[in-house]
Amino acid sequence: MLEKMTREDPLPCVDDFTHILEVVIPLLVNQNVFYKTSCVSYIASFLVGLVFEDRSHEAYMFLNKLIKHKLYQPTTLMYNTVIIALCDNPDKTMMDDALKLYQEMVSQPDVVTYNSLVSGLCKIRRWAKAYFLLKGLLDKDISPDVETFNILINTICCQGRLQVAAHVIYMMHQRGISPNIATYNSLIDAHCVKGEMDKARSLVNHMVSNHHLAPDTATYTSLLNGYCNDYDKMDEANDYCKDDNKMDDAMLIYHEMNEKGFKPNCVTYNRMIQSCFSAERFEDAHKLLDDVLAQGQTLYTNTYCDILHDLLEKQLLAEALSLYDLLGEDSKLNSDMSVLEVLLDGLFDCGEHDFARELFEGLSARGLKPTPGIYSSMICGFCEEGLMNDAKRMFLEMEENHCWPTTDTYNYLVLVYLQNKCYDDVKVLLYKMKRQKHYLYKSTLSMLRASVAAGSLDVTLSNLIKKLV
DNA sequence: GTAGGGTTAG
Repeated sequence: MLEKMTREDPLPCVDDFTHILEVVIPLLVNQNVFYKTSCVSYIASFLVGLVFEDRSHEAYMFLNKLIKHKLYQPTTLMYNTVIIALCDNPDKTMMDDALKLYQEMVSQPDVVTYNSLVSGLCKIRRWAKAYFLLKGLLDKDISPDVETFNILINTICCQGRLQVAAHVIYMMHQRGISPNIATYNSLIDAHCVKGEMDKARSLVNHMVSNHHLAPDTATYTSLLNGYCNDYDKMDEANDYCKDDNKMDDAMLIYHEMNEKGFKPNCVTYNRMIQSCFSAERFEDAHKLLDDVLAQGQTLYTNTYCDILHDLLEKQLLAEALSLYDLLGEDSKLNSDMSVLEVLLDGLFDCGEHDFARELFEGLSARGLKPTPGIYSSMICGFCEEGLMNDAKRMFLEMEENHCWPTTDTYNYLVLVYLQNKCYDDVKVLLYKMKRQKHYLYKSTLSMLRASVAAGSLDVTLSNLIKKLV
């Protein structure tokens, strides 16, 4: 049987466990010393094999059977193998299995057992239980190691309690345990999230000079996010003049990490590019974008929409269009309806309704079918330019293409038609609304009632209006 | 000698 189990062979399935449990294990247990030793390694490697094949639950079942049938008293190593596997998977039931295993352990849990359980619990945010276990570790006089502290510090940092984290660092120091890069990264990240960039930078310096630890991708990523966040926050604070130095800092970090062979990930690239466009640092934005495209990646749709919206809102038409051209008309991004919607809205905002019309009319040639959102952008755009005939034509085309207007569009049109004294059109709209089971918003309703009261709308419409509430 | 360790942000 032992010979049969080579690394290349797949492990037996659950049904075959019976044979191993009832025949192989008792055989090994009852043999001489040599076989007893191989029994330990047999079970241990069997468990490792199951875990390696992503069959952690089976490993758990197997270990349980060994215990329940009193076939073999598992060692701490065996328990840890299974507990680690169960905790790695941030799944509630698996975590419960791990805890159950721990509670019923017949051997002494060690620091590995505790670290796995605590980190698993922190991942599913069961802080209280994690704390309780950590306390148990100290009570049982098991020495915590760097990893124990890292789990603790990371958890505390995620909650933003940096004072507490500093205290834990002190405790760590008292026990003669040196922080590693993961310890520092947790702290640096937490400061960056809070926008405390000076503190983050001084931690980086401290880490380099006192512990000879070099910043890694995670360190740089935290710094980049921190500077971009900092920059974006200024927008929320409605500062009339944004401080571009923040983006200078971000770009310096970016160059430094590039020199060391690190690259930001997709999320960070997107964020940086958006901040650069927002800071009107177009050269930097394009440099970053080229980098992303060279990696075979592209912008997130949401980021792209935000950038286009921002540029067009600032009337930076040329920049928006050069970005659109760079990504290519046939690209997936430029064929996305939410992108096109933003673009159309922006073009109208910039007074470029001919351009918007051209873009819209080119859609079918590109094999793209306008959505209700696209139509409503066109309709709103035309209305705002006072091009009522174009708006009405667009509305009809929308219906002909079986693209049904939303309640929003209907309400919007009713208001615009009222403002433009197109009373016959209002009447038609109201009938359509009733047929398609749409309703009137409060604001639309009061405008309609006012028009009826003023005599501009037929009193006979009152009944219909009532039904649309 | 045997195990784990570094998350996540659109």
